[in-house]
Amino acid sequence: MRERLLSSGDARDLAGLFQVMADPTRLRIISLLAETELCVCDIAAALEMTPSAVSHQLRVLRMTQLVKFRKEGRMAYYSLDDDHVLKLYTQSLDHLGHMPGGTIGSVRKPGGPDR
Amino acid sequence: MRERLLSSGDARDLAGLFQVMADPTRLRIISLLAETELCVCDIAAALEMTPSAVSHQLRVLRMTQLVKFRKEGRMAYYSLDDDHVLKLYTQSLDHLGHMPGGTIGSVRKPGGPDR
DNA sequence: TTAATATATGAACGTTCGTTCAGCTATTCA
DNA sequence: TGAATAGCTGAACGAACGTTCATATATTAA
Repeated sequence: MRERLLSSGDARDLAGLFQVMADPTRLRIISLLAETELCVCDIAAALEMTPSAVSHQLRVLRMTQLVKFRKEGRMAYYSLDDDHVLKLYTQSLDHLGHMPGGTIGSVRKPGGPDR
Repeated sequence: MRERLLSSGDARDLAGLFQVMADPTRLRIISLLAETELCVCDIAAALEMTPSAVSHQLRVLRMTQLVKFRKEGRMAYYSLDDDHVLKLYTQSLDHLGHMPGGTIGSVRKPGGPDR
């Protein structure tokens, strides 16, 4: 147990990482890019969203170095930047799987830990 | 690579988990509880925050089953609920360590991946 | 019972966030 | 050149979030 109280700065940085992951659209994009490299229009089509909305989210993922991209003609192909992202993503999926009935963010069973 | 496009529901649930982790105060609380069980007032003192503010955040962590607590007299002792939380936390710390200069959420080096 | 302590809770304020909409740049094809 | 395509960006609106403040509950001590 080597952990100690996080400094305010480190806590802010770490919160920034989780904040980027804390959006359904961005998580679905990551789930797509976990399989293969994709262009914006394919992602937009898969998510049934406008290319604009997807592009905004890709910008966030790009700025925080969770995804990288390469340009080929007028297309931009996106992929995960490194496998830390993938690890964090798959680990969180495991966590969700261990939650009884998927209790996070949705309706919880009565008589739970609160109240 | 067994991952596929996340459903809207799963993405929402997963985003909920990350959202809970995406707050500096809650992360600092987790960093404290990674060491030992603590009461609200000790956490408040360690973070130099009001017990009220801490209690609000503990409620969020409690509702999402990231921490558990036991009551002893008028004190409430909190601890991490299971080690999935700790794993996710330590893994994210690793990720931050691998970022050049802690680029997430803070000032980034010029000429980076954006723009 | 009264006072003090430890924690929990509800309302509200200011801030942050994700989407939509409109407009922009860059590239390709005729 | 002009039109069409792929993607990017800024403004703005509504929703969600974290803190503060005041108050409420529960436990202990006098």
